[in-house]
Amino acid sequence: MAKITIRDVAKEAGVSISTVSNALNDVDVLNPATKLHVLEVAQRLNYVPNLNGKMLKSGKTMMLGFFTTSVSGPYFYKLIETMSRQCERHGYGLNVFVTKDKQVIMSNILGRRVDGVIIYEELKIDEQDIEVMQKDKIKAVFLDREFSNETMGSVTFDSFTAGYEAAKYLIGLGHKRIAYISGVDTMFDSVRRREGYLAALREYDLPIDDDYIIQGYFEEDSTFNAIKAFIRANASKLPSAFLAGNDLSAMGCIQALKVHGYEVPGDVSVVGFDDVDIAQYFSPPLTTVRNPIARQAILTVDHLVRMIQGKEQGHSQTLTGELILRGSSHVPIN
Amino acid sequence: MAKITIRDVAKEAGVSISTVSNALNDVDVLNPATKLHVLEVAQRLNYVPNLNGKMLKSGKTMMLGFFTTSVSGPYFYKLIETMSRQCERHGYGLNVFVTKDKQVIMSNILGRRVDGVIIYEELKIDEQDIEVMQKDKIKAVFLDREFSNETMGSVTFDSFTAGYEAAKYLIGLGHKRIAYISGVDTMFDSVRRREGYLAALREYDLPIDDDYIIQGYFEEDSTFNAIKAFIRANASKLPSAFLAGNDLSAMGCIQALKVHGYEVPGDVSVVGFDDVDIAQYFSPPLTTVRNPIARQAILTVDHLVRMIQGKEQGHSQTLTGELILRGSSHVPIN
DNA sequence: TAAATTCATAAAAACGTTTTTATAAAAAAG
DNA sequence: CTTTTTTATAAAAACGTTTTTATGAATTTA
Repeated sequence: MAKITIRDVAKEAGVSISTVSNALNDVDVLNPATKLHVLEVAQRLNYVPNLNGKMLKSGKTMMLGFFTTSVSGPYFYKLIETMSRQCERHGYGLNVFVTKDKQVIMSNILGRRVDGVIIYEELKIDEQDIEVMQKDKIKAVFLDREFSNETMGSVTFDSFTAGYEAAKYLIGLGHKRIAYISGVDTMFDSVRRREGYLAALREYDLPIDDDYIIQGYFEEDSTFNAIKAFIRANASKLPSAFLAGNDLSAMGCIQALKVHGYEVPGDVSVVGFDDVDIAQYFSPPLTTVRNPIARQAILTVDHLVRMIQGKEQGHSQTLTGELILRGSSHVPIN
Repeated sequence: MAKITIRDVAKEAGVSISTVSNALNDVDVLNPATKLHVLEVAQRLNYVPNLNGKMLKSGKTMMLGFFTTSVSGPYFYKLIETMSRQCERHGYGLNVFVTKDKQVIMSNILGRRVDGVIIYEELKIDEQDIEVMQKDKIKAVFLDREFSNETMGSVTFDSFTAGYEAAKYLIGLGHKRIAYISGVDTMFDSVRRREGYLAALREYDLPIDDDYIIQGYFEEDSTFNAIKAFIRANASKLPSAFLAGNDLSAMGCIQALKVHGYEVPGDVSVVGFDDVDIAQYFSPPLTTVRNPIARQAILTVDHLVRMIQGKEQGHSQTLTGELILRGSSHVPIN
C-alpha cells in the first residue's frame, strides 16, 4: 500500500480534496460536522501531509538553514543548540549544513530549500555571491562578518575590543612579554582579536615581536603541538603570558606548558576567549573573555524570522564580551 | 523580478521546458548544439532549479535527517561533523533536528522531509511509532538502541562491556570502593555502563552500595555540583575511585574533588567514557574507554544510504570500546 | 414569490519540476 | 519513390498540496 495522500482521504470521506484541505488547515468555511468527519477519516487512515507538496504550493519550507564550515568545539554546539531551540519556538526547523563546498551552499540557498539562512562560513561567500542572493531577496544573517542591507543582517561579536581588553588586563597585571595564539587568518574572530591585542601593545609602548604570534588553529591538539614547538624554539625568551584566541587553544596551551614543567598561573599566565561551558572546570579554571553565544543565537534567529515575516529590515548587531577572572592568570614572577 | 524558473529559460532559449530539463539533467537525447544553447541561456539568466519542485516530482529530497534531543558535548559534535561529511560524500545533506517534541519528529519523518532518518532520541520513539514508520517503509538507523527489521537498522556502542571492563580495570588496580556517576535513566548508554559496572562488582564479590551510584546528568556542571554534595554527605566513607558515565562527568568530578582538596589520581582515581577530543588535554589527562564515535557516524550514514538505495536490508551493528590509560587513575593509597 | 445574498462544497488552477507520450522532420530501408 | 525507422523536440501528465473560482442549495430581502 502506497503512501496515503489527501486524495485517499477525500475519497474515503466522500468529499472533495479542497474540503479535506480546508478541514485539516482549520479554514473556517466548513460545516462543523463535515470537518469533524473528515478529520476522523484522516486520523483513521493515519494521514500525514506530504511536506514537499505543501512546500511547493506555499513557497515556504518552515526551515532555516545554518551554513558552516565546522561544528567542532563548544562554541558551535552552544550556538546550534540555542538556535535550534529558538527556531522551534517560532515554528521553524533548523537545517545544519556543514560543508566547504560553495556550490552546495548556493544551490541550497537559491534553490529555496530553506526560508532563510544563517551563515558562518569564514568569508568564502564573497561580495558577488551576496549580490546574487540579494537579487533573489534571500533573507540572511551573517555571524562571521558585519553586513546589512534590506534583507540581510548580521549578529557579530566585538572581537577587537575583546582582544584589546584582555591584553590590557594582562598588561595591567605587569606582563610585558605577551604572546598571542592565533587561528587561521580566514577566521574573522581570530584576526580581530589579534588586532585588539596589537592595539593594546602599541598603546602601552610594548615591543611587538612577530615570533610571539603563534599559529594554533583554534583547537586543543593543534595548539598543544604548536606551543610545544614554540617552547622548544623560544626557551630563552619565553613570554610571561599567553593570550589564546579561544578557550580551546588556551587549554591546549596550558597542557603543553605543564608538560614542559611550567606552572599556570605560577610561571606563566594564560587567558582565553569565549568562556565555553568547560572553561570553569578546567585546571586551572580559565580566565577568559565571555562571548555571549546563546544571546547571539537568539538574536540571530529572531532577526531572521522577523525579516522573513517582513516585519523588519536587515541590520547589524554587535555583542560585547565580558572579562571573567579565574585561576589561569596572575601577576608575572619577575 | 520574480524568481527565474525553467519556464523562463525555455522561453528565452526558444525551446520547450522538457528540452530545458533534459539539457540540465544531461539526458542524452538532445542535439548537442541545442543543449549547449540551453545551458548557456540558463547560465546567463542565473537559473537555479527550485528544489521543492524537484523533490515533489522525484520523491527524493537528498537529505538525511538526524533527530536528537541534544547536541551538547563533544560526543555530539564529533558525531554530527562526521555524519555530515559522510553525507556529503554520498551526495546527501544532513538535516539536524534538535527537539523533544515527538509530533515534530514524526511529521517530519512521515511527511517525507528527508529520505532517511537517524535517531538518537533516548527511547521516546516507542514500539508503536516504529510500527507506523515500518508501514511507510521509512529507512532509519537507531543510535540509541539495538533494533532491526527490513528497512531499519542500528549502530550502537557496547556500553555494557565498556562499563564492565572499566570497573574490572579499577578492581585490578586494587580499588574496593568504586562509585558510579550516572546520567539520567532514559539514557541507554548510562544505564548499560552502570549494569556493566555492577556486573564487575558482583563478579569480584565487592559490596554494592546504593549511595555509590550518583546522579550527574552527563555534564560538567551538574556533575560538579552532584559530586560536591556527595563529598559533603560521604566524607567518612569516600570511594577510592569514581567511574564516571562519560568524560564530561569525569571532568566535573575531578574539578569537584580538587576543590575539596583531593588529588587525582593521588588520593582518588577517576575513569571516564568516550575519549572525547579534550580528554587527553585535561589535567590530569583522562583514563577513559574510547568510544569510536567517528566510526559510528560513518557506519550509520553508509548503512542508511545503502538501505535507501535498496542495496541492503536493515541490520544492527555493535561497536566496542578500548580502554585508554592516562593520568587520572592509579592504585589506591590505602 | 422573485431576486439577491449567503453558505457549503466541488472543481479547477497553480506551484516548478521530471517523465511519459505525441509529433514532425530527417534518414534509412525496401 | 513510398514506407519504415530514427532523431529531435514539443506537448501533456504527474507529483501532493493550497487557493481561487464555480456551482448549486438554502436563506434572506424586497
